[in-house]
Amino acid sequence: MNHFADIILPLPIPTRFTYQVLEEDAAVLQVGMRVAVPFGKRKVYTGIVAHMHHEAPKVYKAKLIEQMLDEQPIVTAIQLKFWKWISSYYMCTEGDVLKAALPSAFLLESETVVELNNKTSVDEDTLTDEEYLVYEALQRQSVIKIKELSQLLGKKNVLNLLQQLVVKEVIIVSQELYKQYKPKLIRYIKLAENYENEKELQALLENLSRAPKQSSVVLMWFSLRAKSKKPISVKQLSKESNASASVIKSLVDKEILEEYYLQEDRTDQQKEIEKFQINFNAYQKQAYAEINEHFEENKVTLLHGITSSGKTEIYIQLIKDSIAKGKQVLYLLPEIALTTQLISRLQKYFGDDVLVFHSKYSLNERVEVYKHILEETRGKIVIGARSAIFLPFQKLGLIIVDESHETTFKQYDPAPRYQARDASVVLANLTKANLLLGSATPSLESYFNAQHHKYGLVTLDRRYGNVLPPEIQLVDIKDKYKRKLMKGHFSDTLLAEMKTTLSEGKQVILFQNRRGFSPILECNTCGYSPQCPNCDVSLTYHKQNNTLRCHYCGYHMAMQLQCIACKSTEISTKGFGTEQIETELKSLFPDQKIGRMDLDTTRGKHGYEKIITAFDQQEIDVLIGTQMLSKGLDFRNVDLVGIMNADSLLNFPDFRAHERSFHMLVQVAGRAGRTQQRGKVLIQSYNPNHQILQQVTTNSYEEMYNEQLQERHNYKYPPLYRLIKLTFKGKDFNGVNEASSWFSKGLVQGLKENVLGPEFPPIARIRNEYYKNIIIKIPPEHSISKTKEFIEKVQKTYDSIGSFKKTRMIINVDPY
DNA sequence: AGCACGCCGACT
DNA sequence: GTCGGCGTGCTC
Repeated sequence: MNHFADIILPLPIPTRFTYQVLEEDAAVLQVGMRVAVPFGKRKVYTGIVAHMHHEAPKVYKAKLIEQMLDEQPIVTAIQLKFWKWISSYYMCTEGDVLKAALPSAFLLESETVVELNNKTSVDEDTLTDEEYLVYEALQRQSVIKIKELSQLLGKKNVLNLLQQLVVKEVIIVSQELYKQYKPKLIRYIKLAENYENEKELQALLENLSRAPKQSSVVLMWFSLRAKSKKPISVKQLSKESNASASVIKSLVDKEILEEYYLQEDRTDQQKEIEKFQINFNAYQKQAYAEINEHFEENKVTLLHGITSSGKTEIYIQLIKDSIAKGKQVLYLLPEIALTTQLISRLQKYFGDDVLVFHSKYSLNERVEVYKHILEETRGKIVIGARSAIFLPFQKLGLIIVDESHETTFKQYDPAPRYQARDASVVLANLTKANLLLGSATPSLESYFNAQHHKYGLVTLDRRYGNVLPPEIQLVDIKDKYKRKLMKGHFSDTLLAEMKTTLSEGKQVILFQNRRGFSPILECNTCGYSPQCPNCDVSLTYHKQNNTLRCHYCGYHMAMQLQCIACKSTEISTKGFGTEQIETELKSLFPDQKIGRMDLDTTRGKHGYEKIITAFDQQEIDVLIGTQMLSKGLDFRNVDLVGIMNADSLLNFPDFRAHERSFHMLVQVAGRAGRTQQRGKVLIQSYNPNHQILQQVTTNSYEEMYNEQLQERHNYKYPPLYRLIKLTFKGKDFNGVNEASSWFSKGLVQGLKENVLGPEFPPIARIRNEYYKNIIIKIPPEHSISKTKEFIEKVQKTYDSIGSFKKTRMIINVDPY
């Protein structure tokens, strides 16, 4: 009987591909395994077996699977179902999901490599200059990749040249599958076997008496050996004996010492576990019981608990319960919050059962985490960012989505543009796990679902240990400017509070939602401000390296001393960012240590941690930061939080701007006074009467919710209406216009007034590409899947029109 | 997404 | 006349 397998390939092509399976392979091959398959004329891709059957394809001859790459499936049946759901809900291909779901080290890809054809001798005179270059390079290096060759020759198209060389029988071209995952090997040292007996050893030490360095290394090896039975690594030996690598090397060369390698698990932490007992207060006890009631009914539950109300203790208890039942736990957090205290706290309780998974981990680390979960060797608890929902859980019992209002749970680019919080609901369904969404300020969507009894709702509105919520005060800076009470961007009120707080030895956090020094440089004579040549934005001034930078494409130029347009030297700055606050602060408080936390200061794997630790240990008195500060950080000694300017948040051109401002302000305010003393929050604004600011001061989530929901209702926005955004993008301005207009006309035929645009976004050009958006609003009574089907129908016609090829269309379901 | 095939301008 | 530019279409 003939066997066939439908394969998902990591490509943005909407179909699966059918390959033939050899009779002898059919018994071993299973759904969920990786296979290497030939694709097109020369490529080989890694794909996943999604389905096996006996129906030969009718219109083409299926190719054979080249190689099976696994002995056991690495993708579970549940994952395949989940991928299918993601691809259909978020309107992308299964290949897109595959790429996001598997650590890229799992996906070997073929690469064309060039080797010398050793069978024939080469007459160098028959070669052109470029051909000779390739030939010469191959003398030095036995295999060369195509990419390296095009770099070497400094041109794009090297295939023709290689073709010539193949004809001349100088080289052979082949496909190399390269394996990306490498286990981490540690080099260890042991004494060569023949020195094990006493006599030989004596002779050896005498022998080495004229090489004191070497003999001390050997002695050190013995003393380390005596201390513990653990293998001794080269690194350790070199450090302890203070000997260089060359000393050890010469001992190895003399065959006195032997090297050997052991594989190390990158996920090892080796932390001590603490015995713990959770002591709930009455409110937590109540909330815990309510959550379990909802879980009994298999309901998704929203935990609305204000900052410092002790949500984490409840999570920990639920995790403990779940593990006791032999289940796995997934704890999702926004990316930013991941490097913080929470992980070490959980590790303290659960030790090696905790695995961490997020994008700053290396490819190899991610493979190891994936395998641990698949094989259930480790990782009963996984803490991860949104992509952790793709891990191969076999028996998931509980998913916690912490800070669930965070918009970073939505992937923006590339596809799949999924919302991890929403996808979790489906994942929980597929795995029969319970799902808890936690937040101090739930998103309107989640709260809406809770109000309509789709989700269970549990509220915690008391701070743990009865700490009072911080006192929030609004400062009218319009009035302060009028009365000349401002020093730079600081009002007298804020300065006075800062002085008091600092004199008490407490710390201060200042929040400014904009990095850089001051966004815009403007000429006082002609009004010109320098623009990015690739994007439709003004350049931002960064004082640190005295440059003007574009935050969209990374373009930068030296700071100009005179106006580029009129040569005037009268240049002033408009607006302000974290850097400028830092500068002002340094002159206002010369004796205090000031730290800054934004994208520019937190680059690298340990960027955040360094600053957070420094602040935690009170090496920094005043910390200035962007929105990063609002993410689940817990500082004990902060008494004052200052928001430099709330207006820039509120005036953002987006229907969620008000909701988002509320989240952010409440979250930032929550950083103040987390211990006994009551904290204080000062919000500077030109418009202190704004309803959102009033609601923040009085902590009126309900009021905010009702008011915002009314607005969403009036203007037809989520959670009542659903949105799908189509983005058209291309280098040709007219092409983008024509393509988007055509598409919009096509949509209007079926969706009528629910199609908006096409319209240019606020920044219509980025990296020399033009953008135009169409928004589709889906009324509550309409079917979402029917609407998507219709969009796909229009898209099919669109794709068949050649002149639209140069414009790319991106679909974003539930955009943020 | 790649990559090959195919059609037009700037060079020997 | 060829080389190499990129527009078009296919990949099991």
